[in-house]
Amino acid sequence: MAENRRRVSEARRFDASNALLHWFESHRRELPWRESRDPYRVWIAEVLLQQTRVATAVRYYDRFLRQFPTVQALARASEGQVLKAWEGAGYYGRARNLRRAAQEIVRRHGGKLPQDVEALEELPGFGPYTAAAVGSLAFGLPVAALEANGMRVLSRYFGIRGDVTLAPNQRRLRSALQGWVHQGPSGPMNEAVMELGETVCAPQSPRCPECPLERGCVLRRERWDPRSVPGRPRKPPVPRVSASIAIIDRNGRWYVQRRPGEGLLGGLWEFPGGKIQPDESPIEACRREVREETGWTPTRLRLLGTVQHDYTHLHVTLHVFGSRCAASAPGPRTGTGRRWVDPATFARLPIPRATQKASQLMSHHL
DNA sequence: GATCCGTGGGG
DNA sequence: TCCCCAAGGAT
Repeated sequence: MAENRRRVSEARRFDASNALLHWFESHRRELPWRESRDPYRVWIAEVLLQQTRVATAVRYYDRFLRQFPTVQALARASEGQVLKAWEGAGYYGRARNLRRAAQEIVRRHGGKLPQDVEALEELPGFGPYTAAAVGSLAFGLPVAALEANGMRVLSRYFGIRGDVTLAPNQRRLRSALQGWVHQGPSGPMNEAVMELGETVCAPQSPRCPECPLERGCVLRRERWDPRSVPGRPRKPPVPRVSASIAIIDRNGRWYVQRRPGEGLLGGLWEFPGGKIQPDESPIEACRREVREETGWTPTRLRLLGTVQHDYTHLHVTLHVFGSRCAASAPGPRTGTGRRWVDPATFARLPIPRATQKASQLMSHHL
C-alpha cells in the first residue's frame, strides 16, 4: 500500500541502525554460539534455532558439536546417530538435511562452507534466512537475514500493517532490513535485530521504554496495539485424535519399528499402533493396528495408561497397552526397521517424545 | 501460495 | 484449557 511506503520513508529520518548497534553492544547476551564465528558452528546454531527457542537450542548446541566437531565428522555419521543427537528437538528433517549438506560440502566444496549466499542456498536445509545468516555472521557478507523477530521489529518500527507473510510485505521488510545492514557490520546488525525482537520487542507485551528504537517507531507514535502488528492469518482449531499403541515385551525386550525416512518423525523409532476408528474401542484398535503392521495378533493386552501429546496441528490421546509375547511364540516379524531391543539398545535409538512418554508407563509396570 | 514438519514455554 | 509463538525449509 502507498500508506505503508510513506511510513517507511518517514521513519528513516531517525538513525535507527546506529541506535540499534549501540544498544546491542551493551545488551548482547552471552550465548554458546556467540563464542565463535567459525562457519560450521554458526551453521549448526542457525539450524538448531529454526522455529526453536534459544533456551532449547542451548541444550543441544554444545552436545551436538562435541559429538560432531567438524563438517567431516557430521558427514561420516549415520543418520541414526544424527537423529539421536537431535532427539526431542523436533523438525527432524533439519537433522537429516544437516547430514546431507555436510556430505555435499565435503564432496563439492572441499569440506568448507561456500562463502556466497547463492551456493549456500543450494545446500539442503539452507533457505533464504539460513544462507543470509551464515553469510553475514560467519563471512561478513552484506545480506539481510530476515526471520520472525526481524519481521516483528521492522513491521512495528515502520508501521507495516497487514499480513507479514504476504509477498509484498515480505519484500518491504527485507528491503528495510537490507537498508540497515548497509549502515553497519552485517553480522552484528542482523543479530541486533533478532536480539531486540526477542528481549524487548516481544510479541504480546513489548517493553517499549527500554527500546533504543522507540523514538522512530510508528507503532509507538501512533499508539497501535502491539498485538495487532505484525498481522498474521488466523489458525484453524487443532483437531483431536485418539490412537492406540502396543508395547510388546518378550524376555525383557521390546518390539520397535522405524518410521519411513521422510515426513512426520521420519527415521525415528516407535511402537506399533495407530488411530482409533470411529466405532472401535481402544483395545480393538490396538489389536487391529498391531496385526496390520506386524502380522502378529497380540494377546493379553492390558491398558497401562494414556498419554497426551500435542503436535502443532494435532492433539493426540495415546492409549498405551502392554502385551506379553511368549518366548516360544513367533511374535511380530523382524527385518529392516523392525527389531526387538533391550532397554540399553532402546535408549540408543532416536525416539519421538510421545513414544518416550509411553515407554515410561511400561517401565513403571516392571 | 498453501501445507507439512515437533516441541516447549508463556499468557 | 486454550491459544500463541518460535533465529524456516521443503514440496
